[in-house]
Amino acid sequence: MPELPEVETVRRGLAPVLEGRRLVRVEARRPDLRFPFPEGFVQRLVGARVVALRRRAKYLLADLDRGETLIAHLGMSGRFRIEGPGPAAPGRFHHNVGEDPRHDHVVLETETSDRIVYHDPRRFGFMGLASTEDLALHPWFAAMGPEPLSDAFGGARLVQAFRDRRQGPKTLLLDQRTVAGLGNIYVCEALHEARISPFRPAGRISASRLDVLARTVKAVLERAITAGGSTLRDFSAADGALGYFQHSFRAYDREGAACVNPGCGGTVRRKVQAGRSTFWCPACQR
DNA sequence: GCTGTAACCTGTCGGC
DNA sequence: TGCCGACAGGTTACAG
Repeated sequence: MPELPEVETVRRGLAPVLEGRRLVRVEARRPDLRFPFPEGFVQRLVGARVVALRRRAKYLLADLDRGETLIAHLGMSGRFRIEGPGPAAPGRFHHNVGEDPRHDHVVLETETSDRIVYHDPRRFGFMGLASTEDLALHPWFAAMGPEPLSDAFGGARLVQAFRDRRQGPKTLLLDQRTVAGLGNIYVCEALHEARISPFRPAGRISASRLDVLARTVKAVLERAITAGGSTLRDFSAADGALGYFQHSFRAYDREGAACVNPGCGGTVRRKVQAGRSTFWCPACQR
């Protein structure tokens, strides 16, 4: 899926066409995505005005003027596409080349005739509606860790979360309870840049190295957001623009390539860890 | 707790 | 060209 930088890129693309706008027509073309749509999904959205479009971890949150929030998660292959009201409106796409319309599952139409289309071939994404006031108590968020780019996340948080844990930092950073929003790419990247082995028992990594790791996580995410996220197979911003952070990968998807850490000279390797591909350099990641 | 595995679903790519 | 297996940015459940 899009990880945090990709979701943030999508949020920034959708905000101008959603914030302050009323939804005049909503279409759910099937009864479910990964989970069934909530009871009365379409009716609860039609007529509501979007007050703000926020992001929490990898979730998009559209606060409505009725006290509810539309929650959207893109799963692995979800994307939003904006179709403007006029033909060939600048920066707006009526069709993305090669996109199968059978995978257009949800359409939100605003009072200004912008159509926001949710497209998701694999349907690992999901949507829900919940009380805005109690959002933090919702099961999807209740156990979630801090935002990695917030002051609540730093070395101290990692020291606390890793204490006495024998699992590797890779697994623990992917656990959204530790810190929320990281996925496979950016965890591999941050560990590589911080020169920490994905396999080292987390409880045995010094506090000073965890401080470096936390700062590296923030730096990697910020660079990726600036680059507009990473475009692999099926991610693009809502306006169809492609991210280009994938050109900056240091470890992810670079099996067999030379390690780029200064003075290393090692080779990036790939290993399946907890069912996910881990890319790391055995020479310099300790 | 921890680990590994599988499931959800579709598309793509490489090998033969 | 066609078939088959491996793999993909996530999350969740389950068995041991």
